[in-house]
Amino acid sequence: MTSEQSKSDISRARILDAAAKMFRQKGYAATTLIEIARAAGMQAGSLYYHFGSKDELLEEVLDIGMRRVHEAVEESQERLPADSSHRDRIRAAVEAHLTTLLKHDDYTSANIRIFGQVPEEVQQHHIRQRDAYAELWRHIFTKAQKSGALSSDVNLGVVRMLLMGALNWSVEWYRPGRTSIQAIADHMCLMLFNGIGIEEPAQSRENETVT
Amino acid sequence: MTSEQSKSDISRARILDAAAKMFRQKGYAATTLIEIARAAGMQAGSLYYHFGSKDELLEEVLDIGMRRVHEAVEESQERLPADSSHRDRIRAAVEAHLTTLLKHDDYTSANIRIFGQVPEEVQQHHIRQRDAYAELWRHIFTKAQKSGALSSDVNLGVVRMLLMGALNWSVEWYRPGRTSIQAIADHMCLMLFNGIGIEEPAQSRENETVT
DNA sequence: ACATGTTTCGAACGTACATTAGATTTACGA
DNA sequence: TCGTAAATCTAATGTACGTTCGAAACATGT
Repeated sequence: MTSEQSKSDISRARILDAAAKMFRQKGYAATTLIEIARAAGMQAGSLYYHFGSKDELLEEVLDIGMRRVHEAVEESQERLPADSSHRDRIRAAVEAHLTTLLKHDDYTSANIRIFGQVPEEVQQHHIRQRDAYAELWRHIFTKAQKSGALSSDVNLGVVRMLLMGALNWSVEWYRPGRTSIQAIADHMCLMLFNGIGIEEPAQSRENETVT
Repeated sequence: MTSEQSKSDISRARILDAAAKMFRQKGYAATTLIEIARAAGMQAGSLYYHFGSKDELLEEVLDIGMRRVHEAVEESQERLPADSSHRDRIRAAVEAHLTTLLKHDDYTSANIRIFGQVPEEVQQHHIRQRDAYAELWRHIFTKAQKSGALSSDVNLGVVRMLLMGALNWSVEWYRPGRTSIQAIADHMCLMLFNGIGIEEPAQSRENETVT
């Protein structure tokens, strides 16, 4: 164990990378240890030197994914000037979340894509972690609303879930090269803060026929 | 075959219902034919009287799910008065999509949840159908933008994907009883058209007491 | 060069699953 | 009541997969 990175650490990382990538692509159940091992350059049996089971490997992938996006958003807030506006804070959080999701990070996108279909027992082990991340967002939004930057009539919980959905769903359609991540974040913030509807001054009521 | 519904049809429907429900819950690969059969009140082998393979069963579930939401949104548009505003048209589409997703329909939510992790060959068979649905939305949005109801500066494609994401993600968090489907649709439309940011005319900086 | 610990291999095991096919039961018209 | 077709059952088959374990290969300090 001379170098900083032992051989074991390197292999472990390769296995995790491969697992995250394939879990994201095909889901957990459909991904075989044989595939993961091949992608990591070894035999299936060798995985057990590093991980106790397929489930354990899954749990580590999920954990890393959630930790990364959590840390990214947290740091985005800490990096802001202390007197930043609430809009800027939310914008920074949106950018951090989206960038983590779409830039290299198979771990976070794997977590988002497969979590709902993972064995229930595994889900239980990660609920606390997910709640903590949700709490981070709740905090940002609540502060913004209390200070008057966000409308006080809206159900912030619903807004937050809609926002997270809009962002998370990007893993299903985003492909590098077409639209930039920044452009997506900008559109999201524009919608969130201002909407994209045009007020028609002549016909100021938009509420005939409510069905 | 006396009645309108032959026994075969009834069994077939029960199998499909069970399959949609479990695919939605656990994903495709993790769902076994034994479970589906049990939920449908029969033995695994009996499924093959109705379906040629597990894949074939999957494809029918996916097809039904997409067809239902497509028809729902289409009918929502046809039901509107001919002179309806573009906002009302979009609002009706949002409500139709969301209601289909969250009200009883395991087929549509199964489609949305598992499509990205289904065997690639199966995906190919449904791309056309998905494109057709996307086209329906694109049409609604394009008309609205051209007529001036939506800002002309925005990338409508991005907005549409963000919107679909916000709606689709609701299958991951919505639980009947808490927030009504209508409330979710209302919040979505509010965000889309007006946003929830507050303009602060007097004090254009909204940055006291941060942290 | 040797010895010891680390990492990977390779083959084998057990199991769970999709699928098949013949036997059995059910429904129903004659 | 009987006969036939529809629908389901039951048991068997093959296979793919997660997992195990002892042997082999590799690395490293002495």
